[in-house]
Amino acid sequence: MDNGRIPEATVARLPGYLQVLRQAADAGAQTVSSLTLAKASGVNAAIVRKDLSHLGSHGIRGVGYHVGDLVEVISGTLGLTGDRAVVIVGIGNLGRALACYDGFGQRGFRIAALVDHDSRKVGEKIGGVEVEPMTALHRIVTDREVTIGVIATPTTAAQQVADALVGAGVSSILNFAAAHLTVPEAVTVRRVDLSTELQILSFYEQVRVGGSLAESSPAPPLAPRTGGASGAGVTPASTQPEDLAPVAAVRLGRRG
Amino acid sequence: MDNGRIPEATVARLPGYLQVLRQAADAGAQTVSSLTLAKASGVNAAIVRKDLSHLGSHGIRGVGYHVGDLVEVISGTLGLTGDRAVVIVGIGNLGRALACYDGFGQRGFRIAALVDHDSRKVGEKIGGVEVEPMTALHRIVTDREVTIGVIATPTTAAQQVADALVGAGVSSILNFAAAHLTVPEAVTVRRVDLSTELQILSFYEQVRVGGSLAESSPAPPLAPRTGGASGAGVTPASTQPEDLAPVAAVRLGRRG
DNA sequence: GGTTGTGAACAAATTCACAGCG
DNA sequence: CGCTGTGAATTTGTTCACAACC
Repeated sequence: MDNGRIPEATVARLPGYLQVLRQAADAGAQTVSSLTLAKASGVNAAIVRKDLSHLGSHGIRGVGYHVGDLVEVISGTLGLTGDRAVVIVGIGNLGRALACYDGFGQRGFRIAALVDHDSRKVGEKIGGVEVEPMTALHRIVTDREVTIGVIATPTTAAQQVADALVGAGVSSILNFAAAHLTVPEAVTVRRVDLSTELQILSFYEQVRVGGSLAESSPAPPLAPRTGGASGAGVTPASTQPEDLAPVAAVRLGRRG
Repeated sequence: MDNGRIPEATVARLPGYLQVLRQAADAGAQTVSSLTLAKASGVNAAIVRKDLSHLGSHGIRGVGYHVGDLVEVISGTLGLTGDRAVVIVGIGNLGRALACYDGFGQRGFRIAALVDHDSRKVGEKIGGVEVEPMTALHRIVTDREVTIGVIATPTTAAQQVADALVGAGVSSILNFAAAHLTVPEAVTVRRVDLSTELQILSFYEQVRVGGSLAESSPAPPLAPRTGGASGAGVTPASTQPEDLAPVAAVRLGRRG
C-alpha cells in the first residue's frame, strides 16, 4: 500500500522473485501464490506478501498473484525499463569473465565498453567489444550514457578507478576489488568479494563441526591471548589483486 | 564477552576487518582504534566495538586493539587455520576466472580440483590444475578432503551439481548460478549473483534520479496496472547460463 | 475454501551515551 | 584524557495470526 519507502531487505529480495516469476511464466503459469513464490525463493510466505504489499501489489485473494502483472510491477520498481549501459574497468581474468558473461545482457544490462590501463590490452576484442584506454573513460561514459561502472582491477587501483568513474559521471559502482571505496554520497557502491564469502562459509563450517560451541571451553579453538605478535598459520599477504563475490541467499546450519 | 553465539551480521563483517588489519599490519601499525577500523571498513565505530566484544576481544582502553592479536582472534573465529580445499564445478568463463583468481589461495583456500561435465574440457589445464570429469567428483572430495564446492555451471545444472557435491561430502557450497538450491540442513549454501547486484544498483539509481519519490504520483514511472500480460521493454529470457555476484558493503543515497 | 494484506508481537541489528579502565 | 565495553533506546526486519475478500 505504501509506495513511500521500500525497505532495503525487500529490495534485496525482489530480483530473486523476478527470476522465479520468469521461470513460472515460461512454464505457462498464470498465477502464483505467495507460498509458491516463497518456496521457490527460499523465504517465508509472509515475507513475500509483505514485500509485495510494499510495491502496492495487486494480488487476488483466494487466487494469488498474476505472474505477468507481478513481473511488470517488480521490473518497474527496480527500474529495469530500457537498457542500462555498463562499463567494465580492468580486463584481467575477472574482467574477461564478466565481459563474456551471457546473463549480463539478459536483464537489460548492456556492456557498452571495456577499459584497461594496460596499453597492451587496448584493442583486444572480447565478446565483440574492444578494449579501450582509461583516457577514453570520460568520453565513453558521456557519449554512451553509461550509468554503471564495474571495477575488476587489483585492489590497489580500485579507489583511483572509482574516482575516475565518478569523475566521468557514473552513478553506480559494482566493486569486485577488496577495498572499501570512498565516493560522493550521490553514488551507490556495492561490493562483491569472493574472499569474504569463502571466509563466511568457513565460519559456519567450523561452527558445525565444532558442534554447539559455548559448551565446555569458553574460547574458540585458537589460543585466546598468547600475547604473540605475528600470525602463525595464515600467510600475512599484502593486498590481493582481484576479488569477487559476496551477498545473497543463505541457509544456515539450523532451520529447515 | 559472550562466546555463545556470534550474530550473523557480525560474522559478515569480520572478513572486512581482517583485510583492513592486514593492511595496517603491513603499514607497521601496532594498534588500531575502533574508530580507525570503522572508517577503513565503512561502518560505525560502535559496531566495531560490539562486534569485537562478541569475540571476547582484548582491546586496551585508552589505546585501542593490538593488530596482531586481533588478526589471530578473527582468523581463529572464522576458522581460517590451515588450508581448506575447494573444488570448482563448471569450467566456463566464470569457472576459468575463478580458477585463475589469485586472491583465492591467499587466505588458505586452495583449489584442489576443477571439474566439468564436458569431456572436451577434461584434461585441459588451467592455472596448473587439470580439469577432471564429473564422475571423479566423489573420489576427489574424499581423497583430497575437499570441504567447499563452488558451482559455476549454468542455472539449469545447478541443483544437480549441488546434489552431487552434497553426495560427495562437501559441507559448504558457494553458488554462482541463479538458482535457489535445496540441500540438507547440514550444508551451508551462499549464493552470489551478478544479476541480482546490478538490479539492486538499478533500483537505487532510479530512486536517486526520481528524487524523493512518494511526492506527486503515488506509483512508480511504470503503468500501475494496465492489465496487459507480456513485458514490453525487458526481454523475457528463459534461464541464464552463468551468474556472479552479490553481497557486501553498500553506500545508500543518504548518509555520509 | 483458499489466499491476500496487515496489525501486533517478536527478534535482530544498530546507534547512543556513558561508566570504567588504562 | 582517550578509548573500550556495554546497557538502554531505537530502528529495522521477521513472523504470527486473522480479518477481509474473492
